[in-house]
Amino acid sequence: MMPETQFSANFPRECVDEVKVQTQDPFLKVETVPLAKSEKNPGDASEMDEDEREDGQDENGFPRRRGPRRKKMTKARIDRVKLRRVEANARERSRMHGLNHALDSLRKVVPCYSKTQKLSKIETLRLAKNYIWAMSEILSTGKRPDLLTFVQTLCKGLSQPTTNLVAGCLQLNARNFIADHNGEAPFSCRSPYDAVYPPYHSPGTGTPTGHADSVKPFKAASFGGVYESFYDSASPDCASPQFEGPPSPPINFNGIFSLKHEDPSEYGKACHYGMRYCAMPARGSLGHSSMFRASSEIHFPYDIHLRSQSYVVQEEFNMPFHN
DNA sequence: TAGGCCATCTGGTCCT
DNA sequence: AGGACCAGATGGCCTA
Repeated sequence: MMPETQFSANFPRECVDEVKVQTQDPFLKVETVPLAKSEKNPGDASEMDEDEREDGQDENGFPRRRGPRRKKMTKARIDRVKLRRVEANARERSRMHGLNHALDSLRKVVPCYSKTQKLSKIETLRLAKNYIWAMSEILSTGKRPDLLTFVQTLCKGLSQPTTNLVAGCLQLNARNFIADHNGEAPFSCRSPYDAVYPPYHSPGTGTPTGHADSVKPFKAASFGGVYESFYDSASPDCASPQFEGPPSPPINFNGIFSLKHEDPSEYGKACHYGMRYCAMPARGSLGHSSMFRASSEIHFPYDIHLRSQSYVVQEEFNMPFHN
């Protein structure tokens, strides 16, 4: 919803002068910034250009600026400056909308997505960073952290409300989590996976639409099952023979994550991003893991193409985080 | 009511 | 010249 006093992209150009008065009145600044007066306050530009003055001062008595001589502000030029400003505003709005759209996409792929309680921009970025960090740690160490550690990593640097939200999305006992998060009390669950309740029943345990040939259902329907299945396959000593098909992790190596709603046909366009794991030794169990499928033209673990496989499975993985 | 978040406008800078 | 990007300013909305 656009405020009445602001321009829209298709605002009639002949109305610019009138609206300029109604809006935030940027020309008020001009009085304290005399150097840019002719640009910012073209309406006041006198017919006599500063270059035509002979006393070495501008119309305000300031010494005339050096540099290229300013062009005369004719009526046509003034109109053109105004028009360009309006068009620039529209582009800027469009650009910011694009940025917001990208942020919305990011919100959908980080844990804790809620349509009703959106994460703020800054919290979305922080959570995404933590998520990437957590996943990178898992991949680089090959070890599975307990759920609490995982959540704590996700919540580092997040505000208390967002921490609560993430904990809530993870269906943790928020009190236990937050106490421990602050280092004041130990986490008391029997098992970190037991902290998740009620069990998550994946709607995708049947046949994922459009990916039935490449994606197999998770062996467990609960979130713990999803979580564990990920680790079972990612862990060097837990390669499960039960998983022969992808499910792939919620990680896309062509930029780490795939977008849930991104057109799969677009995936190939991003394939030039190869996630480099130079510090990670090649682990056979990872290399033939059901969770990771390297394309034939690449050399695991340095380049992996997973987009089409991670597309659906990541959605399932993240489902418990979302509401 | 203060503070957080957000959308928008704006001018400056850089690049093509 | 014009577009993209950026950061500062401003005002509106919402919530504790």
